[in-house]
Amino acid sequence: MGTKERRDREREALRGEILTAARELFIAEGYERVSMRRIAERIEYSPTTIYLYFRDKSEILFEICEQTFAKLVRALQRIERQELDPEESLRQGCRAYIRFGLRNRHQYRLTFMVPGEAVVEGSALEGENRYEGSMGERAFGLLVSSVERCMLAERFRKIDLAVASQVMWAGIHGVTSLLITVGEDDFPWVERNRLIDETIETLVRGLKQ
Amino acid sequence: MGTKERRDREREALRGEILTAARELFIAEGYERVSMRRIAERIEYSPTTIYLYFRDKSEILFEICEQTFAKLVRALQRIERQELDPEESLRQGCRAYIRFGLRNRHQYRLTFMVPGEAVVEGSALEGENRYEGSMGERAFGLLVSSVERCMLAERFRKIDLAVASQVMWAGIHGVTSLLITVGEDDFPWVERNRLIDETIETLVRGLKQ
DNA sequence: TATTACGCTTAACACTGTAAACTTGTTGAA
DNA sequence: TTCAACAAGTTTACAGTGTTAAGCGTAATA
Repeated sequence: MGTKERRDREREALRGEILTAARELFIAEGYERVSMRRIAERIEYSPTTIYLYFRDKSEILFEICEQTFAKLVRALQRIERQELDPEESLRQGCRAYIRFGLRNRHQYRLTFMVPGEAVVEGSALEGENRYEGSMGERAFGLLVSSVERCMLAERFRKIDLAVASQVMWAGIHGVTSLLITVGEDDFPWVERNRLIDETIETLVRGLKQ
Repeated sequence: MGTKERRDREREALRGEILTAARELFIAEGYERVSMRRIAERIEYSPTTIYLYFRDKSEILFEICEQTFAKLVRALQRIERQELDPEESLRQGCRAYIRFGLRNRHQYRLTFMVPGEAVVEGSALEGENRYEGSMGERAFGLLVSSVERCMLAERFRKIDLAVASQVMWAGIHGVTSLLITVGEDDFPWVERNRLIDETIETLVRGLKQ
């Protein structure tokens, strides 16, 4: 009979439409400034229809961020597969991470620059450990193994793997988030790529010897 | 006659009350979650009274942040006055900065982790370059001169002063902001002080040679 | 004492996210 | 063919937001 199948497809289709509409709006104007009513208007449904597909606003956001971070994971995996010199591989991974953050500033901001409670507060995702099993976790996992390869090749000084990875993350997150937050008009930045390269260079050198 | 003087004093007093009430609430619950009505309730005035003293909500925030960052500036000046070894002085300044950010997480977040437009959007401060002449600028200035002293003492490799300072800032901002955003429940952090020290160490080493 | 100015409040506007109740259309069984 | 069940979507409503405009009472001035 297949009527159930057709209905499921239709359901999935509308769900997808909501996600696309929301993503476009979020990217253009940022999560906080986009209302459920605006999303609904764009897909030509009533606002409450969205609640038949998502528990609340933050669930839409979460799903969009997961989709986006899946792209970062793929980019990092591509670099891993090239089997470059471990140090060079780490550098390239870092560059990819930063580039990713700057290209997807809204998603990056909402995943790593807003305290969990602030987005999720009172929402259905509350207390739900948004990290475990997420694309963010997988991306960090790839960073860890890249650092590990540097350590196995004896390129880095004797330092705990977890510590080194977290230092590395802090560093690249630092440039990324600062460049997202503080505009060129507000601060006399040096040339962007120079800052990025020199940050990566400093971090790698700092772990060396 | 002095009635004008008395009235000015009273005005200043109420303005101060608003600031204190707002600060306490912001620190306890975060800017976005505190409403003008709640601030008003606390000082036992009607919500609209606040608008006779501040242009809008974001102006209250701005003033509180300035007051807070003034404390950071003082802390950094205290370190500068100790005339330690330049490298050690830089390390201590970084530690002070990170500690400050973690102690004043809300103010730190709103100054450096939220894109200008997001807080200021449509507000009176729009397009008003919140950085120039701010306490944030002065704090960064102190970081620059600390890095400069390291370079004059020939401790650092040949690198542009602005670049080195911005790399340094990115690094310490990275730990600070990550620790603010990503809670211990969401991510398997290593021991906090170890991460902080090792980040500073890595950055300083990375600029050396 | 009459008038002006100040300080504050009330009422209202245009929004927000979301829950409950209701309508409509479709499906499968009696 | 009739009827009940179910699904999908809409209407209405609630409790809240930042902010503006108009009004009111009191205190200072002429």
